[in-house]
Amino acid sequence: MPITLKQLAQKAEVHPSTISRVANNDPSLRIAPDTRERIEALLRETEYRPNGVARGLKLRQTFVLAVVIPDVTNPFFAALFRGVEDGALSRGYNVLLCNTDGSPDRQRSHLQSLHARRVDGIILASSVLKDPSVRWLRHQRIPHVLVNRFSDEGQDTFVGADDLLGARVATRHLVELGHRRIGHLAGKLTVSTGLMRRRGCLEELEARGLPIDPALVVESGYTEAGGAKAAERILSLPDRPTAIFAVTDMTAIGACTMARRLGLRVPEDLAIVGYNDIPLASRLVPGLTTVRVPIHEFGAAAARLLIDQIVVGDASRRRVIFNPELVVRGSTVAGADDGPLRAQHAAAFATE
Amino acid sequence: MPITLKQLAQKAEVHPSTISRVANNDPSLRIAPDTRERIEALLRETEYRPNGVARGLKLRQTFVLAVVIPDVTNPFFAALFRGVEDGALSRGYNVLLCNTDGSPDRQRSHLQSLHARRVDGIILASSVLKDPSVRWLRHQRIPHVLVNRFSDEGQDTFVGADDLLGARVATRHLVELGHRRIGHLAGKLTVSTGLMRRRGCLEELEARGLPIDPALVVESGYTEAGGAKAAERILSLPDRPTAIFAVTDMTAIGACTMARRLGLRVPEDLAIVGYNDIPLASRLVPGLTTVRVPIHEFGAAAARLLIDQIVVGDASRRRVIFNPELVVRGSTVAGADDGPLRAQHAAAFATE
DNA sequence: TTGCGCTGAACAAACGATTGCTTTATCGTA
DNA sequence: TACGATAAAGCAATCGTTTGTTCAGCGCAA
Repeated sequence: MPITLKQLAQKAEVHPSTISRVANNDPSLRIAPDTRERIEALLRETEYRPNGVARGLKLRQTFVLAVVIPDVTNPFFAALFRGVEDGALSRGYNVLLCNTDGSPDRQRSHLQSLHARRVDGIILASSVLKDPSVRWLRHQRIPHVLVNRFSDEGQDTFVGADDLLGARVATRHLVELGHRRIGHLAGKLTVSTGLMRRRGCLEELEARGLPIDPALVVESGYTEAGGAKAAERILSLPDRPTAIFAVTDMTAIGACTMARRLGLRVPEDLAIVGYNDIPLASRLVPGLTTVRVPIHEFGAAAARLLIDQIVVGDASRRRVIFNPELVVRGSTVAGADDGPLRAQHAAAFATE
Repeated sequence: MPITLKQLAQKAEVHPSTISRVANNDPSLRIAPDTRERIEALLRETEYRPNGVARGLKLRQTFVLAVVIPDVTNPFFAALFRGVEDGALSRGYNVLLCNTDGSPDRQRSHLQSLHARRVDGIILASSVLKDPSVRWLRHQRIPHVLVNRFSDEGQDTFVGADDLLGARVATRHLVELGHRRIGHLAGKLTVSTGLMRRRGCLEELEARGLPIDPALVVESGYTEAGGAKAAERILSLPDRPTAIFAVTDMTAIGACTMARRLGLRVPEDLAIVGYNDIPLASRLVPGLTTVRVPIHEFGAAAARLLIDQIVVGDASRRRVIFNPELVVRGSTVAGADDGPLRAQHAAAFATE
């Protein structure tokens, strides 16, 4: 068992509180230089580290954050987590990771357990619109930040990208390539990303004077399998689209696979655009045209906002919105892959 | 602030300990049926959850585990983490995640911080041979399990695959395809996976009566960039190999990219085998032939072993070794990709 | 009536650290 | 000589639970 303050106090023949004051550099009380030195030496040689649990009880602060996401094996969320950890570590926080697999029940039970553990704050990337769990967080006054997806507009501190704009840029790209029948795999309309990207897509079509065919807009969920299934539906239509904008890269990948199974060539017969620019997107053949968002930055910014919220103790809602950026690859423009791929490898070498 | 035992006690006009006994179903003391019922009703309506920090202090157990890995954005470690979480959650544990980026210093500092937080146990997937951090864990008697990589043979509870066998199988595959000059990207020889897979590779070559050219065996590290760099070295030799066995899939991917940059076709000019079968491996074009290990199972088994170690309190070392399995794809056999890919998609549909 | 056994619940001591408030020296000064 | 200021360190309460021990009250038998 690690050494305690009381044991140290016995060794040094002083009161535990004195040790605590030296260890914490307590400015409210001065310590005689010689005892201070004696105690500091003792602290060093015993490698004393205060019991974090006891400390947490007394200080009512655990220096633990939690990240709640659907699934860390999805590269998007893995990158997000790294951002959070990188942002939190320098401020002395460790980070718990909870996967919900998209289940509201699992999310709720995770949140309750985290609350019972008295984590200092929660970063939630799995919320749906009007999420009861999010309202519960607000009601319990648990410091929290929503990432990527918001729940009730403007009610919580939020970090994300401008999904409306990103969807418009993606759709515009397809329109400018000459596509007139454009399908959309819309995720879920109970999720802000699904709703906003769909809205952006439709707005852009309308702005360009293109007709909107409701049959070409289908909910797909966010999994690869969901994307494939949804793509199958709209690609089996008598008048199938020549392009698809998918709500995420994973959904787009499902669509790509399905297109191939149906004997369609990408991009010649079907152009596909994804969203997020996960690492996998540039690896596919052809590369996936997509909307890049700064995933790692999402996490780091969320951690910063959360910790600010914790230390200041205010519940003022803040919003950090990044600008998305179109990345053109071979899934929309044949031959577009060469340039970017080379550049990427050069960068990889440079960092080693 | 959440309600405390003391506040509940006031409401119910009983002593806090009585509430605690009801909440915990304490068998050591019997409670009158009517008070029990009264208190249980109160517990339900206030949604009382004991303060985990206070509980942790008193019980000397936090129900928190930690996973220490190089980088969760590496799909191998993301899958590993999921395994751990899935194994731990059902037993009431939450899991902290720490990324080391392969730095021994970061690893050490994480470990110390975790110890100060009194996590109940640590799963370490980033250890090197003769790792001082691992010895420190042993010395502090911190329950721990090493995963995938071991440190000092047999000294710690370990979950992994038979790397020697896996490497032999991979090498045998190349030999049976007729390759006689086989290169090996060996990771790092300070890491058990690097050492064992290299040994397996060389043993198999020797068993098959093939000459071993030391110039064809180079340390590559475990990154994609490292794999590319190492591949460049052996592919620039006057008498270059016709096949490469890489210590991991990521390393193999780097080698693939480098091969293409050097104008070599895979598999016609250069066959490549990786290790682990990360999800990405089946997505590449051509698909990557690799040695599959049950990554998720690694994590789940590690969590089980760790929790057993914690609850029983014994430090008996156990070893769980899974059998690796060769997966043949297009990076060694032209045209091998069709079958497996179709099968995979069928499975994906089935699960939705 | 005294005393014993039993039930049901209160008491109190931890767990290990933090921190406002005393207390004890020590010294300077009136 | 005495008194107050000040420096240095001890005291003790507290954070919220858990749990071994004690205690009050009651019924019953001697």
